[in-house]
Amino acid sequence: MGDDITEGGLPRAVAAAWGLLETPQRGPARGLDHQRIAEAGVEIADRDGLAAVTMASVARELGFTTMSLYRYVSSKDELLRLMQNEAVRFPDRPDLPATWPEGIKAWAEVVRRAYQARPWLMDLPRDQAAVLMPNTIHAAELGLATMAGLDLEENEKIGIILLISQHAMSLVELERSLAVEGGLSMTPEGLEQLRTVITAERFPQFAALISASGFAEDPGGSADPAAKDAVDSADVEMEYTLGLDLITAGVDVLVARRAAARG
Amino acid sequence: MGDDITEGGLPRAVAAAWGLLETPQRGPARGLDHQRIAEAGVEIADRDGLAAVTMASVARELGFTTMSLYRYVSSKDELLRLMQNEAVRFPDRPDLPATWPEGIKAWAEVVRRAYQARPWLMDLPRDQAAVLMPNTIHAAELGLATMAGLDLEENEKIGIILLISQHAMSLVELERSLAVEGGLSMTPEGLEQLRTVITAERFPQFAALISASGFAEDPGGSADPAAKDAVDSADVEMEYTLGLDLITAGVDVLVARRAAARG
DNA sequence: GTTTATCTGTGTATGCAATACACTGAGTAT
DNA sequence: ATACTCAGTGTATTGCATACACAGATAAAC
Repeated sequence: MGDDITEGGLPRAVAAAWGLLETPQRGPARGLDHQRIAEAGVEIADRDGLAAVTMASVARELGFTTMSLYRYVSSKDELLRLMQNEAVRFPDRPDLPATWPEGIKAWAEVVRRAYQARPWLMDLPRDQAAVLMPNTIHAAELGLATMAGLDLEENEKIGIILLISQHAMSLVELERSLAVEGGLSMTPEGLEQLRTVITAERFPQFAALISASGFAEDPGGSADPAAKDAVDSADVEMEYTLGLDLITAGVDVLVARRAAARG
Repeated sequence: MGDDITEGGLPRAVAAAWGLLETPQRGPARGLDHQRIAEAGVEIADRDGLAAVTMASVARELGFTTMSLYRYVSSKDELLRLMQNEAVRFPDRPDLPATWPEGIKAWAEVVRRAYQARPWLMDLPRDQAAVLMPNTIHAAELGLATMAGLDLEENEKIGIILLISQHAMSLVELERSLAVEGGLSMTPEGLEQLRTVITAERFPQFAALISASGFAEDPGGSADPAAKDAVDSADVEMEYTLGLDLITAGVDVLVARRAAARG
């Protein structure tokens, strides 16, 4: 029936995205294709959020009935996978610096912007097939290209790509938490309540953090909410840059160690 | 009504987990509490998977009716948040080495094992409130403690914690992809199909990877499936260690640079 | 001690979303 | 021509979250 895996062993969404699914020959011409369906889904998610993406809404967007979509995708899950691939499309030739580490940092920035532009990407079910999708491969390819000059194993480079993209995503996630009301940016009362339970005795390390940052500044203090938000935002930026710097510095150390070992 | 946010401005799950929700005084005694509900949910997720966690199944597990849960949690989402907190419980005193970088690596290992033990944690909706939950704070506290000797800003340490835990999670995720049929471990036919589209011309960097690793070794080659799986597994282990090493090396560089600057 | 407001647990009902199934008519291969 | 097959549709089912209103219990107010 609506099996999720091709006879070839590939997840259906992967095969579809690569154009590996043979199209039927006998019947009437098809009115849709995977591409248009994925685009419609992305459009709805961009406009109204991921929750608004239903089989019915996507079909309506395309002027077809709900069930017609099942001629193309075997489940909503497959639709979401196709949307993911569609949504992470990189510029074909993004003009990244060819030098290390500028190249990889620029690459990271593109990844980061992709998540910023479509936060719903982070709400998609974690997909074991995502790494095989065309645009994921393409993005990785571009990242690898910025490391062409580095004397590392290929799978080490892959590891670095993975680490960096993961980092970019998690910082966008954090950024978003700060922006949402009820997330980390809460009312003074909320902070006050937390301070009663996150005490210096129970969390000694955190005590330092609390006094160092504006995490729970004196209640009724002089800082207005706008200023607090600005601080938070700068913090995220700092964390992002820090992580990137740590990773690239680590890579430099690794490369140098290898070179020294080789003599 | 079923608002997700307390009057105090805290997400309800956060307030509940910290015991900040005042319990009603008037009526009959309550038969349940947040703790037991969260535990029941975790038990079901462990046993039958996250999809099996429904308001009905959790209630049944506790011997109550579905609707009774709504006296304690305002939505399923809140239940999931409580489950997350319950599931990431660290040992109270995990006996981590007090030295750098052994301490943080041991900490990372604990985080990693937590995800390995409960893969469904990675399928939970990304939660902006997770960072405020008691057990998250506790885990971070322990991580920070391993860095007590490092001369870094507190929020820099937080950034490192974030980076490392994220890394651990993503590698468990990758590990899981390899294990699942239809994920990355596919049939020879699947690999063969992919090789027809991931060509050296379109993806020059990947070409090197393909020849270097067993990603798409000669079809009908000598390697049996078991051997291939072993390679994949070792690869993940390598990626995990690599990422950790990169980060710690980067931190060392940062610390050294600071020390030098201070003279 | 009675009264009253409040709270618990429950049963019922609603609405939404995914999706199985069977049908109609269109088009292609033989 | 004819038979096979496939596209798009309508209908029906199912699972699940959750709104709502009720009955009995209980602590606070008088």
